[in-house]
Amino acid sequence: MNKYSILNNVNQNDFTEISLCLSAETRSFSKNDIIMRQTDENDNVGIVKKGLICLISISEDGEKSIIDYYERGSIFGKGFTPDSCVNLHYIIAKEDCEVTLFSYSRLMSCCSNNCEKHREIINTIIINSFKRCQMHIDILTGRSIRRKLITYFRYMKELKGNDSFDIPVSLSDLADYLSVDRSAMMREIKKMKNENIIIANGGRITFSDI
Amino acid sequence: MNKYSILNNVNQNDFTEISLCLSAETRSFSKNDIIMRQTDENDNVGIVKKGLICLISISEDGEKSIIDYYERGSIFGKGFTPDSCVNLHYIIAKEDCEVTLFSYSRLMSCCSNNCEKHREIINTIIINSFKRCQMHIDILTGRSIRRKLITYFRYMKELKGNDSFDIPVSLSDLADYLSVDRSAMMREIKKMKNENIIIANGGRITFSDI
DNA sequence: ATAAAATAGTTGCAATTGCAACAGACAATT
DNA sequence: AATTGTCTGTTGCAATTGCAACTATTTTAT
Repeated sequence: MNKYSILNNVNQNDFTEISLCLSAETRSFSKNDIIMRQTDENDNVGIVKKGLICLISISEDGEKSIIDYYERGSIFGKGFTPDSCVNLHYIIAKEDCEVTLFSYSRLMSCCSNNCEKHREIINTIIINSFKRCQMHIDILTGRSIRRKLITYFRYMKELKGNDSFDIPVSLSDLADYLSVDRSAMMREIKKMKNENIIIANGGRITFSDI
Repeated sequence: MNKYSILNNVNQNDFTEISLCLSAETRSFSKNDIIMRQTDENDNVGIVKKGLICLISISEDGEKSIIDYYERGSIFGKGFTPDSCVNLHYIIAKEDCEVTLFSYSRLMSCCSNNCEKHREIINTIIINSFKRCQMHIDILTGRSIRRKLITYFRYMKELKGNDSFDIPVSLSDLADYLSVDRSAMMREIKKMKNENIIIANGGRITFSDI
């Protein structure tokens, strides 16, 4: 759970109320299931109740990137996924998951009726998604693998509120999130360990940052 | 003007109405003026009426990146700028500009009063900004300079609705937007010209794409 | 009108990164 | 229990990219 979590920023009663209003449906997915495809006709969005989900992008030369990953409380799906794009996008379950699904357009229009709470929730959702997107840009603009790692680690520190944290995804997937070669990233992590910039045990990182 | 322009997607009367409601103020800036700093106390946002504006980021090792650029109709400022970040952000005028300024929080709360139009406008604004953000990620995840250029050119084609288009910023600034070295980018553009993938005359590009 | 600054374009060389190909550890499947 | 697959960790080598340095051209400022 992190500060971008809807389940953190919206109280449980409001969440239940809006779920009913939107006739939301909770579904389970197994590890490696494709939850959504770009070509899907529906405009579903989902909130992660349990598990880990990734939005991945495949370029025409087959390079995979992770555009974002979603932990408990994150929202994903149509409207939160690039549409006019050059690359193919999929949302896949990295672990067995539980997801609350509902319609994006209903989420966005429901609130024209009468319910002020829903507007607040929509704002929270969109702003949070936007901030996460900007965080990713901040990371990707780093000109070297080391800079990308450091920027990522700084954000993780802030998100988790601690110098020590677990990277939520595998190191392979982290490389795809940073858009760099995995082995080159491992090499850089090793260097940073040797220079005492970080302590790293697999995906457990301690970054004191000067 | 592009498809993300507010001045395209919202009619002039509504825009005037909401401007009054928000006591918006129109100001001019000269080329190279810093329009906003991250450290500014106010929560101003602006809509570009005339000119070109860039959101730039400076990392601790002095690397400059362009996070986004804003042409007529684009919205920028607090709420559309990374806040919790590692890098310093500035909004600067790349040309002499005219900008309509108003408060972000007033924009976001004004509509709790009574006006449904405003709610639509807010949605349009946020969704458009979000889509642009996602476009940038789509570009930055490219693993080579060529892939970044091709992805950027594809988006430009779609945005401008034409195989031929002018890059809105200088080639120097494009390199900063793609987060690559300028001379390396020039080298790659030259190669792509030689391979007849693009026609390039300075910032005028023709990209037929297969 | 002239000087200064910014942009475009180029290139050699060095550093970084990506690629390929491993091995070992761990998890999942049959 | 054995096998398959995924993830971590490593390394040599090649390709790409960044850096520095320079010229030419255009734009801006004095």
